[in-house]
Amino acid sequence: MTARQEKDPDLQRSLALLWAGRRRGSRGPRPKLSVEQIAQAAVRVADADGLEALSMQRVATELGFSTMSLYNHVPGKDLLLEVAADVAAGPPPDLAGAEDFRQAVRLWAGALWAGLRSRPWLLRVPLDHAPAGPNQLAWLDRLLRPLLAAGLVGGEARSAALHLTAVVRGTAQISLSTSSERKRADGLPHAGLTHAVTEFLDEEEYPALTAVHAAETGDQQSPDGDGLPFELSFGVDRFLDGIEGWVAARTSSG
Amino acid sequence: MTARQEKDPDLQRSLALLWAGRRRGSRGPRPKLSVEQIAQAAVRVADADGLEALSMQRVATELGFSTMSLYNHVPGKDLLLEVAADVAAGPPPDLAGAEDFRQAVRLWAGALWAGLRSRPWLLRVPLDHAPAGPNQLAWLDRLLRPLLAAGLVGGEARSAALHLTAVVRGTAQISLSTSSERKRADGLPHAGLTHAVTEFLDEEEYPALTAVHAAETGDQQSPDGDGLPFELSFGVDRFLDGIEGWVAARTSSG
DNA sequence: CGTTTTTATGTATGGTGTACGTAGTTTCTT
DNA sequence: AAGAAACTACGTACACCATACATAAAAACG
Repeated sequence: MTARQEKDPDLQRSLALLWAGRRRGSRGPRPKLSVEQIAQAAVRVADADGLEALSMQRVATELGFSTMSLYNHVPGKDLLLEVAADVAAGPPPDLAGAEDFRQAVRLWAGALWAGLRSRPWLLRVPLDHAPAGPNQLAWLDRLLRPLLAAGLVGGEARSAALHLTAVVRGTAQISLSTSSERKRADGLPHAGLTHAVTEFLDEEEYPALTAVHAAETGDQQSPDGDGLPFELSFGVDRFLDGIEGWVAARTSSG
Repeated sequence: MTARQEKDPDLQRSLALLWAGRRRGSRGPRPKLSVEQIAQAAVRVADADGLEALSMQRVATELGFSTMSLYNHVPGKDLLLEVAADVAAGPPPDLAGAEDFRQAVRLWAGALWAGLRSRPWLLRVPLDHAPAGPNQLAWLDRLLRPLLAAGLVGGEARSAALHLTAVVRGTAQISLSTSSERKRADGLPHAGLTHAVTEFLDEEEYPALTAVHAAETGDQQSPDGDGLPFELSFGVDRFLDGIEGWVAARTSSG
């Protein structure tokens, strides 16, 4: 991975090509590979052996082609990763059946959580700009709908959506471990914070930490059946409380 | 970077060594290198040229030693990265002067935001377990204090701390771009969500997105002077609203 | 038909992390 | 004092990585 050139127009055009699907000039031989095939193969590799196993060579052999042929369809590994991540994200959940905006948001968060749980390598994909793929944007759109419906205005809804995305991803990032967890008993969510270094905890230097550590992780599931673990559910619920209060205050005062 | 061995006890012991500082058996020649020197050199490299420039060879030449000599003090690049990240995190801010828990949390978030802004490569360090370094734990401890003081119990405080950490990091991750931003005009916060692909936005498929996109990013700073940008400040404030309501409800009812 | 464009392949370059062997240095044991 | 043992730094070597570039074949156009 050499230094990225990636002036912004460059990347923009590349992404555009990957959206529209790169119309071909119909002169040369018919391509036997496509961006979609390559991206799907990349997803297969990452699903099977993790992000660190995802190399150009590996994807190429997965498809039975030479390594360099990939570069006829994809400008480089970085872009391939973005496309693969978007493909792996898949379509967002349908929240039309939700009763209120709270449940819609919770369902959305639960779906994202489940997705990240089943594909932890998505958390390792380095993201260096706002979501740009069709699926990522669809997820964002589905989240914005209930937020707008709840009464948030544009900037607030955008901020809230960013907030929620960050919370789910961040919580998943340290709750679901991606590399070592697979080797251990698999599944169980790794006790939130700080189990390994407990013995070093100097009570004088980390009083709050030691106090909190005493409280055992209850491993409670959320009361509603949307699959949110407690660590995530509590924060999301408090946040939604705050959103509700905010719009209530505005609608009552003016 | 080959596959990681890292059974959990392994990593635990490695981390332990790096905490305690690896007592030497006093048999061989006195070492001229130390973990601290190496970590600081790594931080220097990352500060200067970004995470992708941080290689063992680069760190070694930075120190005027051979590449392989590093491995006498550090078991591998992954651990070096963790140590470097902890060193780069530095000590947490002192929140003793804050008036209430809200201001304390805001100050904390602002300090973290500023730190990530000045060292964006920290956002690229792959984190695969809970914070474990002394500085990281200190940051966590400082955040837990006001949360506990506000009236949260152990599990809630832990969840809230995780929530806030995730929010700041996640928001920074897509607001501060790390690789391409340095080349562009530098500084200005990249318009939150989705500027590049606006032309592809099909109104039928992304109605909420297009609606939100119309609302221009006001680029407002937060009202309080703690350096939080609006996108982050709004969410944090709503979250704190929710926390306040939560403890208020508990103290009044039980 | 030849020209032109596009695809797939092969080769080559400069980078990566790190396993391993060697030499030299210091301290502990005898 | 002499030897053994432990430890550090170094050099070499290997496997792998992304990708620049040249080559050859294939399809469509003039």
